[in-house]
Amino acid sequence: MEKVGIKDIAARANVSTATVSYVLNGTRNVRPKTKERVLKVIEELNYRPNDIAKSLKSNRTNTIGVIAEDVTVFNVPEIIDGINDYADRYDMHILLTNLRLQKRIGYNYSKMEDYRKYAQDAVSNLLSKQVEGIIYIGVHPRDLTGLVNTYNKPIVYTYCYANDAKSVQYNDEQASYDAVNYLVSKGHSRIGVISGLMDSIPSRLRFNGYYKALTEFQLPFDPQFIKVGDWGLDSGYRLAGELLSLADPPTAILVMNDLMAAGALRCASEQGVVVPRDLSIVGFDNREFSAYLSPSITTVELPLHDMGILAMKSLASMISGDGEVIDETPLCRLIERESVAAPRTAGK
Amino acid sequence: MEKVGIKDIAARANVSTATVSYVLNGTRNVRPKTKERVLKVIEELNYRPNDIAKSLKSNRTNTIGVIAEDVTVFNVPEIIDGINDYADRYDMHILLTNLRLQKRIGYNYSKMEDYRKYAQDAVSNLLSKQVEGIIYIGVHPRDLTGLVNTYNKPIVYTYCYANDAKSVQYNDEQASYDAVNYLVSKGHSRIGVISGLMDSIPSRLRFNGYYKALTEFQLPFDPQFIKVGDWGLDSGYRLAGELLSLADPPTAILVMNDLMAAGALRCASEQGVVVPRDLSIVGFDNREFSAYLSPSITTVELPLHDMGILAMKSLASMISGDGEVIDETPLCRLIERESVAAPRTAGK
DNA sequence: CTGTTAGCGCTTTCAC
DNA sequence: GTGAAAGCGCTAACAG
Repeated sequence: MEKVGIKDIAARANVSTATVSYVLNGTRNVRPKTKERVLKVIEELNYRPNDIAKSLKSNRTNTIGVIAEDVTVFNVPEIIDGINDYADRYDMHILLTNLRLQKRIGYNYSKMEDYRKYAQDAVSNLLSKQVEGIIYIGVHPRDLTGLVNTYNKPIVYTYCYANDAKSVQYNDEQASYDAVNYLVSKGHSRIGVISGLMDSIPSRLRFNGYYKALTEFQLPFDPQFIKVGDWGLDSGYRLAGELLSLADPPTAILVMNDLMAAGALRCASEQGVVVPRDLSIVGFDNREFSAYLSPSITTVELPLHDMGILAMKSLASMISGDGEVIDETPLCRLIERESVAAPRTAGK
Repeated sequence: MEKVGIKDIAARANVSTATVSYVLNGTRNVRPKTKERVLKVIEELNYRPNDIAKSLKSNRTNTIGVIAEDVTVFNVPEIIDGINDYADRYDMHILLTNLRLQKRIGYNYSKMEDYRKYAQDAVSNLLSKQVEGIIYIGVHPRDLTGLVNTYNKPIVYTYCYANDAKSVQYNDEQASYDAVNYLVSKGHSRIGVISGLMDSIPSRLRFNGYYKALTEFQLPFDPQFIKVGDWGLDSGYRLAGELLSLADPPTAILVMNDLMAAGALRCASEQGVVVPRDLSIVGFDNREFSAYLSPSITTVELPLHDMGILAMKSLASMISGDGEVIDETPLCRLIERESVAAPRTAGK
């Protein structure tokens, strides 16, 4: 009873293997009577097609490779979920490679050459497995041009990019602009910013959005209001302290991630500055904890699920060669929670 | 230059395809000179082996299927990471199926029949793809006996189980016992518990551990100290309130997840009960936010990575048929943070 | 409407 | 040390 193949079905049903194949795939009309007989035997013998053989012949695997730099990094699972969301609808399968970047080399960029090797190996393995395309999910937005060679197989990057390939990003500048806009709508005009490291693309983009909004709403631009953190909670704590100790401190702070926002919150709390009454705070990322702090943090949620969907959609169209170009840049969404209110001394 | 195969290499190097195969796999000795020539041509033509063809012939895919009920559920990515950790070392590849349970049917158990269909389809697809085994990752520990039929392919369950198959679990009872032990070592004797829903296996196991520790240390067992929550933050808040309003309230509470612990924390804070001075709290899960609350929560971390490793290890040994039986039940680890201290009125 | 058959790209036995 | 050739389980001409 082991390993029943199309041939066994054919023999038992007194038809040719071709006919079995036809009823299996509906590739051609088969007399109902014959079809029924074949189906019955398939049932009896509990036959399951062998996709490997099928793939060898048809040159299609319906499988794509997904390379995740690190599946345990907070934003990554939701992107994968988006990829699945789209892939499921088209019966595409996913061969997952987890580079385990964080655990293998941490943030030690001197090991970057090792890393390139891992990445290229992953691509090569996937290619050997005949994937029809690859999606590469980074751990944060940065330029990965030249990291790997896919030998003309389509690849799309997301949550990172490469200049010589398709990538799916989200609109960071707009998100920041919208956040400031929201603060302005609440009556704020003295708006500080705690940025992430300045060599980071999101930091730059978010700063652009902040600056653009300031300009557009004709708000005062005070260099003292601009603080550069390192994404860590402690830096948010420290920089919020600096902001608060200004002679004329901001009434609101745009903080470029929830971790630093949590630090800012803690600092405010310790200084007796009550959020949001005395100070409004907006974070970024919608990290899980941002909903559980007191006050909960109003924050910008990244469109991760959509990025996954779009990455898969782009890849699918590249694979099918239908020429359709997916060119959306999904928007972030502001999650209103408790850390923002009108400034105490409203108006300007 | 497209699609170079073993045949092209053979022709260009003036050898047979067999020889090419031999140098590729080191299956047989080849004269160094010949070998070198073949290797050179492989390089020149930039040949990449086709694993599909290889698999068809060899009947091995080096691929296992991983079915995750939901990759976005907080504990799941780390389990996957563990699977990768082990799989990488043995050059095993992973075909990932994400059932998207949460998003598809939520907690609507009336749709359970639909769910079984999804699960069985996932298994069938994976089987067609000729995976050598399957790892099934649940979203929480529960009995899944009879959910799917793998037609004798090995399957191992983790973060859930089935009575008729191998599963990798962690030691919940011990974790709870250890947590109480820890509280006792700090001087507590009046220890309350806020449990999760009582139809949940972890709730039962953790309660067992709690009860066992109480018994063993001859601590008072007061039914009033036992509260049953629903895993949500609000229930933790409410039940901590009930505990605190007792005539003689506990000095420490074992809370069966971090979410309810966060609720308990909030309740204490609002009542002016300062944690950990007036009340110690231990949570479960080591959720991300538990480190960022003030005070941060001392909590029990689940050995998710190990579970992934062990699941993969078990599956690998089932596949190889080496008869080795992996029978470890990894332990949880208590993460000491700020929410526990000696009781104010130390001693008994 | 159905059957025969030539491969898909590789591994491996058997022969030299 | 090397080559010829038989398949692995399927699909899709091509021929009836």
